[in-house]
Amino acid sequence: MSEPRSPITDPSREVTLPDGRVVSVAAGMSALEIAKQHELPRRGRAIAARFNGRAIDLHAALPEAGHLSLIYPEDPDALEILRHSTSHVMAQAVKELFPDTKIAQGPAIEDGFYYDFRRDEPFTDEDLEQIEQRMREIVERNLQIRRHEVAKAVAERMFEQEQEPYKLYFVREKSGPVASYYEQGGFRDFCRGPHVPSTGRLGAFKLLRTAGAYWLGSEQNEMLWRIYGTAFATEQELDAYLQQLEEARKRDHRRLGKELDLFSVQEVAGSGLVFWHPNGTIVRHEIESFLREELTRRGYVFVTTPHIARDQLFRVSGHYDYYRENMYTLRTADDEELVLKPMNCPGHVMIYDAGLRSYRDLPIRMAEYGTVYRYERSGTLAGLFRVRGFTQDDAHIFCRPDQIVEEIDGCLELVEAVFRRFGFEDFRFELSVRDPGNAEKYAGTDEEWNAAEAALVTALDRRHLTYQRYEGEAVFYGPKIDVKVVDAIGRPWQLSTVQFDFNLPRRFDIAFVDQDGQRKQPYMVHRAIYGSIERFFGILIEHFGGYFPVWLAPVQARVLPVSEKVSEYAESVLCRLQQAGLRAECDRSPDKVGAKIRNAELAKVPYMLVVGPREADSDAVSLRIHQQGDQGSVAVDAFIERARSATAERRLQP
RNA sequence: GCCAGAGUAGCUCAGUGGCAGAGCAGCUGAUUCGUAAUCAGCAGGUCGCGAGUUCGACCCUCGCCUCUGGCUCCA
Repeated sequence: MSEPRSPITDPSREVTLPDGRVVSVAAGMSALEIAKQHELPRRGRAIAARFNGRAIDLHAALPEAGHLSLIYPEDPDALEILRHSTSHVMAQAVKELFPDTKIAQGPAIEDGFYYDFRRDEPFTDEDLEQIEQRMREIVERNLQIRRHEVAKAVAERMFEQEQEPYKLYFVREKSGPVASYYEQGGFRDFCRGPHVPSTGRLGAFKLLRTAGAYWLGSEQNEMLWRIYGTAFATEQELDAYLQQLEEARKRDHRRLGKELDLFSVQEVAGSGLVFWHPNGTIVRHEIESFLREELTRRGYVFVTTPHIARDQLFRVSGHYDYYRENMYTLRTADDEELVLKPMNCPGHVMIYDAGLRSYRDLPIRMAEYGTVYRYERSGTLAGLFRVRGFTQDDAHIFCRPDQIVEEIDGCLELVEAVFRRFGFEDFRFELSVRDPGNAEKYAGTDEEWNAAEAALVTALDRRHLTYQRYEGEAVFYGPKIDVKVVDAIGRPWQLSTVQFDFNLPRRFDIAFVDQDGQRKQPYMVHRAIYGSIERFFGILIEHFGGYFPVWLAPVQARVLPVSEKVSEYAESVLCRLQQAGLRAECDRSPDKVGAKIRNAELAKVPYMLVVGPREADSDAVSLRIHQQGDQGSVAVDAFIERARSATAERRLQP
């Protein structure tokens, strides 16, 4: 019988280097030592190593044979390490400046890092500056960051002595028999790592804001103070990120919504309820008309359902039990309870069920711009992105089992066709399927789920779409595909969703009569393209930065007379534009052209038509396009043709 | 809901325990002008709402409303 291999009996191991060399190294040698010995290129710049696919410290000894490579600051997975280490430096700075502070946790997150602290006073902006300053000093000190591994009990004693109750909690809850902690200049943090080898390797960082955060994210727990920051490999990347934040701020739909007079939210009326001004309403109508045309072309039918209904409807659907906290209810004079609809699905099922359906009637693609009201907690409301009253471009497809692939395919085709028209090119598809280990929590039979999941996959494959698959992420009533769309400044937004629903057909016991005369249950697919019109409108404002394409622009053209001497001609041009169906207006102010142009540019009007005596003599306009400038003289009819086609074809460019 | 910050003219924002301020927008007048701001004058306010402290509160205290950023993405 052979002994299990141990470092003593097996003092060396084979390691494959990035250049393909296979070398034998002594047990206990660290990644950095191996890199030095075998003269790996740029080893001085490396911040960590990757061993058998896992990121490890440069000082970590290799536990077994395998593949070793170095991680450089510019590598994609370096960012997480840089940010995590920067968060430790921030915690050290806070402990140095405010020794009574207790540290909780400080991970790297999507675009930066945070650290949660407990202390009596909140952090002020001045504190933040001071902390950042101290962090730079710690970087300057270039402290060694070292990993230590100790028995769990030792770690517990250590954090107990340091009076760090949150760290103690993590050691107790999360540590195996061996706990790892990191130490730099006397600052210790229970942490998995990996980290950069010394604080001097950090530098391009900035603290961004403070926030309250519940301990472990639970409202039952005390609130800690969180500091958010971000870090990058280089100052240039940090600057670029900060500039991107600035760009996003300039495009903020709340700001542009006010500047362009698109919508408002009124304090007296209540929060989360949107008032659409004339300009915003034009854009909204155009967005809706466009999709309505696309749906009509694809065989959808339109319905309209009531905003309120007896509680009974939502008891049958199950919403009354599962969705109650979000529902508004009303009580009538004769003590009847009515519910303000939070979803359109039950209404559509009502219409489906209003008659006997034959297999020949299917599929039925039933669409509605359905306005729903949902109570959302005040703290979650945000501009148009999260509101309490909103309109869904909702549709439900009722179909036979043999039609599901075709229907899903149709939904995916529609998604791309619609968003490409707005200039979105980058889509991310996410497939959520059930957790096979937890079958009892789902509505619907195995057979139904298998067919539905297969249909989603088949449709995705047929359209050659790449997608992420999420096991166990499906909601209880059916599998789904969510679609994220990336906007002009690279931000992904979850918009469309295509979901099977095995719950409602059963609850309402809807059916169709099949070829064989049997009553059978149809498949029901819930799908939305824009999702919420309000939210999508907000996204569009930010996507275009307020510069709507001609077909969406509230005012498409503004006539700018050079002086009152040509006001008669200006009015005649305006009249012809309006007769041609264009949304146009005339600047009748006594301003000079320069001012008129400036005002039109600020109002983001796509076409500016400067008219003076020269144009009046030649039945022309001098065309200026926003953000582009003077385009020269154009005959009025030619301009009208151009503007009409840009509108009719829904072109992105004026 | 909870934490922090904020709320002053239509908009963007100064300001102080003792008469409320600017720029832009608006109105009036002059200017009639060629591709991102013509000049002058006038008007504009329950300083988010409600209490309290004070001789006196926009300012200090408390409550409420609204907005903004957040509220477990490996210890």
